[in-house]
Amino acid sequence: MEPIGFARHDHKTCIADSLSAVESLCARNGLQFTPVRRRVLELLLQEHQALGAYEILDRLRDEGMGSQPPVAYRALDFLVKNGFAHKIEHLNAFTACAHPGQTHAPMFLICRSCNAVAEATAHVSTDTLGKTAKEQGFLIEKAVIEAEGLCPNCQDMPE
Amino acid sequence: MEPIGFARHDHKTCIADSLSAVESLCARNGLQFTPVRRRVLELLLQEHQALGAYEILDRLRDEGMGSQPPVAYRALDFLVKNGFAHKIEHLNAFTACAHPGQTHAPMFLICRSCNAVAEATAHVSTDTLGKTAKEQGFLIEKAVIEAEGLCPNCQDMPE
DNA sequence: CTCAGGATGTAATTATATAACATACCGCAG
DNA sequence: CTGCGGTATGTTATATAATTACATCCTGAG
Repeated sequence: MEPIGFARHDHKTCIADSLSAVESLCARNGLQFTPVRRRVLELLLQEHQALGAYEILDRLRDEGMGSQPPVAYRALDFLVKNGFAHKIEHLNAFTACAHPGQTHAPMFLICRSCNAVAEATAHVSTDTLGKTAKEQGFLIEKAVIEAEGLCPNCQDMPE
Repeated sequence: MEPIGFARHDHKTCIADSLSAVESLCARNGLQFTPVRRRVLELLLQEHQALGAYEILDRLRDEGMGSQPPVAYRALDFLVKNGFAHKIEHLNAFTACAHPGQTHAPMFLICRSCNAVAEATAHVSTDTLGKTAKEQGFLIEKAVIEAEGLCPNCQDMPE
């Protein structure tokens, strides 16, 4: 469960692998991996970058797959609910999950210059968040952990 | 710099203390703590709970202090920029800062039942977030750390 | 067949946030 | 005191994000 990070990698394979993983997960769990849902996931996988619901909707419309907001939001809800994608709250945008099928507390590093998004796994229970929650008797159900800044590639740029 | 948390405390004093702290900080730093800005901070302090921009705007309007969105957003921007308040991204809402004046990476525990919000200080650099960023050469400029769940008081409730 | 559930199509609306421009206030240089 | 520059506020309009509500379609169990 390595973070994909900002390193180069074989992106074709990366997309294909994720898709087939999700496909078999759906089959196993009786979930319908319909054309719209599949296409939205493909769009998210194509860039390691967050896409807004309306950007996705625009592309769907171009391809004749539905033109109203609920089409995009429903597909995104499906993907998020089942752990195939995540919402980046700070951007009101969505990104494909790097580790579909594995329950995990995701954590994101978001480059404000190139908009790349890297996903890694947080250790909620041992981090300050978990410790504080424990101290206070707070029961964590969901954690949002997002960092904005500059990725290695963009730190070198003049601007 | 203790988290205020979900414990009982003397809320009158808590409000007054925060207000006077912000007041003197503004004086010292040449910032204008105008009536609207002060009132918005008071509204946020009144509840240890996040308020949406439009809820704040409604109250301002009731009090005759401006009725258009920019009035609320500008005051909130001022408070957030100077560290007197924070935005809870997960809720698109705002809350008063528990430690005004001290630079810190805030962390929030949000009760989904009673909507109380507790603020604590994260140790970004030593948590998984900071470690991962370091490993990947990512430069963190801002971190959003928010946990949603049930506060001690609400865990006992049947529903 | 038929009907119950899930999925999609579509129109309208609500919620959140910003852009753009006009006006008012305030300290200070002349 | 006057006029100027900067900051804050007022106001209109608009952009962006998300949801509600309802109609339609498809599929599989009875």
